[in-house]
Amino acid sequence: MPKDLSENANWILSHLSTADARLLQPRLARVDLPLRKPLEASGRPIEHVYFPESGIVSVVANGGDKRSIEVGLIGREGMTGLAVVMGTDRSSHHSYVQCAGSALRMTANHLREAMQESPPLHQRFLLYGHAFLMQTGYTAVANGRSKIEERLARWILMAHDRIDGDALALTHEFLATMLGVRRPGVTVALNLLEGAGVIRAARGIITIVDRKGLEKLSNGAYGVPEAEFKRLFG
Amino acid sequence: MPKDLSENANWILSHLSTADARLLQPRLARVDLPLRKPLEASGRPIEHVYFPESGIVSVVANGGDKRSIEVGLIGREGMTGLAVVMGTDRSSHHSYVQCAGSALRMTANHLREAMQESPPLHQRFLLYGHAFLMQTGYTAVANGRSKIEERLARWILMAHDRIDGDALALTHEFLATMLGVRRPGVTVALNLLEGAGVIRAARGIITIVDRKGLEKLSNGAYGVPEAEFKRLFG
DNA sequence: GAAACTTTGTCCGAAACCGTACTATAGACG
DNA sequence: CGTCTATAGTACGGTTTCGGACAAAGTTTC
Repeated sequence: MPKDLSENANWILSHLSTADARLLQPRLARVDLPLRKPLEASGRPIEHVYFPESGIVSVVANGGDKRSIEVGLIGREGMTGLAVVMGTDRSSHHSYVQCAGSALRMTANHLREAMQESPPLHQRFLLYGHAFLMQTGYTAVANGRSKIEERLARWILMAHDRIDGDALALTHEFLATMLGVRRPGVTVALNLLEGAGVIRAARGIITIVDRKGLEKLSNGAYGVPEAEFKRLFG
Repeated sequence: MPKDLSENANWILSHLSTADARLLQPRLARVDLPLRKPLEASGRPIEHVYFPESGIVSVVANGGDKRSIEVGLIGREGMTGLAVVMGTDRSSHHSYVQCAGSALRMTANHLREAMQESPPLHQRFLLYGHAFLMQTGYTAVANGRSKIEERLARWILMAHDRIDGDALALTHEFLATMLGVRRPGVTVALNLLEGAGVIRAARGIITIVDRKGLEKLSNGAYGVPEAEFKRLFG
């Protein structure tokens, strides 16, 4: 369906060998990613894997009652369905669309066939899997060691990396769920960041004004896995 | 060096096909895992991968100053060096021995050769990688949502899964570093667990008395990735 | 324009945890 | 046996976050 993968907005798809591109292209279909659409459900077989062209997907670990919390973000730099890449059909994480956009997708079975046919392709997906594992590890660090405003700064920066422009459409409630904190806690932290002049906040919209400043305010919570990603993918 | 992999204490090595076992066996050497020995360093190429037969390895994300925190535990159920399995030569995590023991190890290069020669072997390592990713995700959940005594209960249970017997040789200081909390916080939490009758604590030694009780006190922080592991490896 | 709804701002007391410092105890070692 | 050292227990004030409630402001609907 999609024309030329080498010019696709998704970073994994855009740097494939011509052979691998030919392998995937006929199996890929472009779909919308409407807000809150679930892409994977904990414990259920994964039907499709998605390569976002725009928008952001949240990966959430379901810790029972009200204990779920985000463990990773996926945008146009990556793909969903890592469990399939790792050789199983499901994971104990949920994935759903956090910021609307679009993606190319294929069935999990087609992905399995393609990986079997092309080890270099599998290798490329695995390399992204490594990057995602690093991201998850540093989410654990941030959750254990950083204050709300620092974690918020980290989240906003990670989201900023994955969108066009500087505006994020998000409510405090949503962010509170992602970070696993109280909603008023997010309100206060956002006001603090706005007071520092690094973002502007309107109803339902956060605008990044000063990226460097945000990084400073994240106090080290942002950066390590991003550097690792750059090392791996250039 | 090791005699018969099918009877090895390491769960990954003990269930290989005879072909895969033959492939690995000549490259494996048994080594001690002395307390605090570093097995991987952040940003440095991984030289050896280790398949623990006993003992526990901590994987730690290095969040700068005093911000490092444990993101995962590896024992006889798994292996170190996942970055190599994923196709790169290093990670931004540290790994070091938390409880002394022994392991079979091989060079990263030999591992790469073996994986190239036997896709099913690679597949098996990847499946463990998936399990480890789940573990890391739930570490992020625990760090964000659980109280110290709940995280401590989780840690003790995870360690208990990986040792023989019921005694752990650990100081409060060590546990505090792993969990990323104050040392007196660990003291208080341990006393709470001992008061509940689920452990006994002596100087430098924690003994598990009531596993079921510990699981209850972990308040949901323990169990999900362990169930996923059982599903994958039976 | 009024009503209904969503989102955001603010407040309260309480709980969890921190940083730091100091004391107590058990084991190692001379 | 007494000293030294690592480990563990305790205390105190201060910070962060919580849970819950409520009010203010923007948006949609009728």
